[in-house]
Amino acid sequence: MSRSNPRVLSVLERAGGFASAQEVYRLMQREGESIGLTTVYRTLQSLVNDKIVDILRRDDGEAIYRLCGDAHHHHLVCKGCGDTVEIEGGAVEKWAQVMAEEHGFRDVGHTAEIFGLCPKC
Amino acid sequence: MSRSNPRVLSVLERAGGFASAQEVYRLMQREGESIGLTTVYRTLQSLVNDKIVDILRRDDGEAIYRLCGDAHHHHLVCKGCGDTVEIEGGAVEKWAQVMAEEHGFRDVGHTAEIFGLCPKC
DNA sequence: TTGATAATGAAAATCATTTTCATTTGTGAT
DNA sequence: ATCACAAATGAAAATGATTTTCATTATCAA
Repeated sequence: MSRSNPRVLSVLERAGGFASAQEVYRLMQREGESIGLTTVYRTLQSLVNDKIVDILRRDDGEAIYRLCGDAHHHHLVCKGCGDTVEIEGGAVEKWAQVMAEEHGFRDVGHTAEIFGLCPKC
Repeated sequence: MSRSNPRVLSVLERAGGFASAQEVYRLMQREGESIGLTTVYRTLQSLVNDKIVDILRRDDGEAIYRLCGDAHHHHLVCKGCGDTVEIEGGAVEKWAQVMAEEHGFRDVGHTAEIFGLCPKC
C-alpha cells in the first residue's frame, strides 16, 4: 500500500500543490533526480488511494494530482486556467444522504464538482 | 463552420443525451450507418463550438458530449451490482449556482454522483 | 462542364497512461 | 555475512483516445 516515494510528494508540494504526472516527472529530471516515469505514476496512484492527493482532470483530459487536506470538501474548477477553489458541501452531503435513504442504499459516498469560468478568465 | 452531420446529433439524442465520441461511432456502426471516426470527432467538435453540445470528462479522462439544455439528472450507483437509479438533483443545482456566484464564476456546470450498496446487495 | 471549396475517412502520428517483465533493492531469517 | 523471498523499480512495449495528414469525393456557383 505505502508505495510512497517521498521525493514525488515533495516535488508536488514545491510545484504549488498540483501538477500532472508528466510535469512531476519533468521537474524531477530537471532537478537531477533519477526516477522512472512508471514510478511517478505508481506513486501518485498510491497517494490517491491513501487519500493524500486528489485527482482531477484538465480540459485536455490530462490528470492532475493535487495535495488536499483531510476534511471532505468539493471543488470549484475553472475550465479556463484550471484554478481550483475548495468549497463547502453541506447541502450536497444532506442531499446524498436523503437520496440514498429514499432508495434504501447504505454505506454511501458521493462525488460532486462544479466547473465554470473564474473571474479572471 | 457548420460541419454538423445531422446523423451524429440524432444518435447523441437517442443515446440519452450524452455519450463519448467512441460510443457515438460504435452506435452508428451498429445501426449500419456508414461514417468515419474522424467525422464523428469533427462533428462533435463543431457542435461544441456552436454551443449545441457541452463537453465533459469522465473519470477515466474520456470526453463525453452532452446535449445542451438537456434537463440533466444524477445517478445513484450500486457498488455491488452496478445498478443505477436516476434521481432528482434540485438541491445540487441550487448549491452549484450559489457556490459559483459566491466565487464569481460564470458559465457553470456540475457533476454529482452518489454510490453505495443497494438493498439487494 | 469547369473550377473552387468544403466534407469525408483511412491511415499514420501523438500523447498520456498502463502493462509487462527482467532486474535491483530491501528485509528478515539462519 | 549469506541466502531466500517479497517489494520496488524502470525500460520498453502495449493501449486507447484523440488529432493530423492527405488524397478522394461531393457540392455548388458561374
